[in-house]
Amino acid sequence: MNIELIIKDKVAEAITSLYGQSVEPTQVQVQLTRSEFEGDQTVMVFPFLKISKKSPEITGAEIGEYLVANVNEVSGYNVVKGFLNLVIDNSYWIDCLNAAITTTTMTTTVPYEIITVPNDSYGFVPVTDQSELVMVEYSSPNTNKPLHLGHIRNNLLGFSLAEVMKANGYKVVKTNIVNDRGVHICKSMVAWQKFGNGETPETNGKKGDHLVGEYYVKFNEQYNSEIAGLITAGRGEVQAREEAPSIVETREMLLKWEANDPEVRNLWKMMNGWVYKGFDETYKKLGVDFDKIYYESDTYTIGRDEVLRGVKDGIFQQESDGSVWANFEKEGLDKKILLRSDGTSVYITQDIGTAQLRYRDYPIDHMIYVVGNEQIYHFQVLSLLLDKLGYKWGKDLYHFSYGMVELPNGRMKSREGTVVDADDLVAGMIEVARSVSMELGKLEGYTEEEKENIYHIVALGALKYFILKVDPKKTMTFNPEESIDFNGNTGPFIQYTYARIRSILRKAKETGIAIPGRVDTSFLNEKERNLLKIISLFPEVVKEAGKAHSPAVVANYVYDLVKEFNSFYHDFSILNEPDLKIRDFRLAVAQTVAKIIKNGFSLLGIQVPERM
RNA sequence: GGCCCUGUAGCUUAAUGGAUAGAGCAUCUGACUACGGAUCAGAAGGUUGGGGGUUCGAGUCUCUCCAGGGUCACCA
Repeated sequence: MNIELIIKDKVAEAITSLYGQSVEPTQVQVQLTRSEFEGDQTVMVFPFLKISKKSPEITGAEIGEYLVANVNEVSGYNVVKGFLNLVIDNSYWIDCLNAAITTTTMTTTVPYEIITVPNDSYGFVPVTDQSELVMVEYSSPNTNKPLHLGHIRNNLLGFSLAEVMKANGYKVVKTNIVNDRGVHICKSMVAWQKFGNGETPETNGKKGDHLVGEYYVKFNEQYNSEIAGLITAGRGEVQAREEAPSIVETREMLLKWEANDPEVRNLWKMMNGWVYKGFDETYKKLGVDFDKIYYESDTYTIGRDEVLRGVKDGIFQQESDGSVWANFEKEGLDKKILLRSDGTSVYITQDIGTAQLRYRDYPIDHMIYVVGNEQIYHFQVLSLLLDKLGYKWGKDLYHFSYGMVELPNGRMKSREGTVVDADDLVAGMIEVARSVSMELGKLEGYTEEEKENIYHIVALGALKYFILKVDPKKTMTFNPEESIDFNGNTGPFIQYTYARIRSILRKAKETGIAIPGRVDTSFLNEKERNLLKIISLFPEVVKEAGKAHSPAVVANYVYDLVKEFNSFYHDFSILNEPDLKIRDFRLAVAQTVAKIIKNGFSLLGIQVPERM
């Protein structure tokens, strides 16, 4: 049982026994004792002064006496101001370490020839038939341009969040809604027809999503020059935007598309096919995946039907021009358009259809949308819309919103060409990993394939860790150079620590030293004690990350652990330690730290290398 | 303008309402016949944007002002 819960329980018991008034264990505030004070766990006594009617010092001492006398795990106490610091018995910390490194099925009793039985699920709650199902939607790209840095934050957060929820005992379905239809797609199609000369990814070797993206850019160039021409010819800007031939053509194409025109549909299928192939490559490189993909082209009609049902039921209003609106002025929001006057769907319409289809496909208990914070308003509206349409889950949808990614020199702007392409970025990171590795010459003797694999692991580790360690809701600055720094609070630094520990363990094995699966010693110095405290925290950290929906909690924890371990590791010569009990204890600690790094990084979707 | 989010060291950032605001980068000082130095030990660097309030206690909650960003489309 977790030490914090034990203390809360027992403090409540102590107060009842000492002062005759009952207190809920949840009202007891417990935290880790700061390192400059003696003790391991600290209880706040301020809230109980009204009950005890005594000074903080006396109240703390009385509770402390009671705990030492009645709780096995508590071996001592001291009171500083209103803080009751409790000393936890070494046996508790040793038990924590054993829980992390062994399974209970261990049978051997020989202390120094034990085969390691790793507890790979340390900190993770198992998924059972009774587990609730969480659907996590993330990525959700448009098929008119390739993925960029913003999408990377989305994909990494979405994937990691799904892993964190799994570790918290939820069944998880990762899903992606591909915005494969609409005006923007038609723009690329129009441009390709006009300028393409029939080129395809097969004929020119370009990645499909990039090729389509180029035509989207070409469309905008053409469109803008047409607008400029019309303005020169004396039209107003608004009128020019409406009347430019390209946009007229695009609107016609969208109508044809919705009318299932075979020629338009074939073009659409072909170009989207290119894009999907390109996206798959990028997803694979990033190491993210999905259990179920929905396409807007399959869901928008369902959404439209739902909106029309809403009109029939009097929930929404249809204007004389045919457009349909929802009025949320009562809820403090604006009027929102649901269908255009020509009957076509807008963005939010398909979200209604997608939601309905998903709840039909899966017994969803919780729905999480990983979408940027510029769409907070959109999801408020969606929640209300679904609620009005009578879906009880409408109110419960959770919009996991995250901030934008900026560059050191400012925001990414497609107009200014400062967008960082996802594929270029990953390729660049791999290049840096390669050159740094070659300079250090640590990978000599490995095949080219092994080396490439390590460069990829390190490059992605750098990128992912840099992005995931930051609080998701904050706008973050991505510095490509700093992210791949191999020192400090970075992914590669943590990966390096893992590789070093694996190296120790390999060496131990080579020299015939068995790594203990279970330790039994009361020897603990301050550093070891600190490390064990951090190790014992991991399950709580995973739980907190699930509750806070934040991979950053895990990332920052792993870094703390690694920092503490490096200090420990540097001071002790583990394999040369003459006292076998101490040596084995330290080996067990090293092994456990490696395991937590591995488990923690798996929650972030980051791989750890055996060597680097 | 209405609503929402953010503001912490030169830079990137951490901190369930708790003790002296914690790291990394950069800067400076030390430690390499090294279980992997891609390391470690240490120094310096802060009025947590400003001001009021609640509280035994505020970076955190509240009000207000300032700065930055988002959003309020028959775009997605």
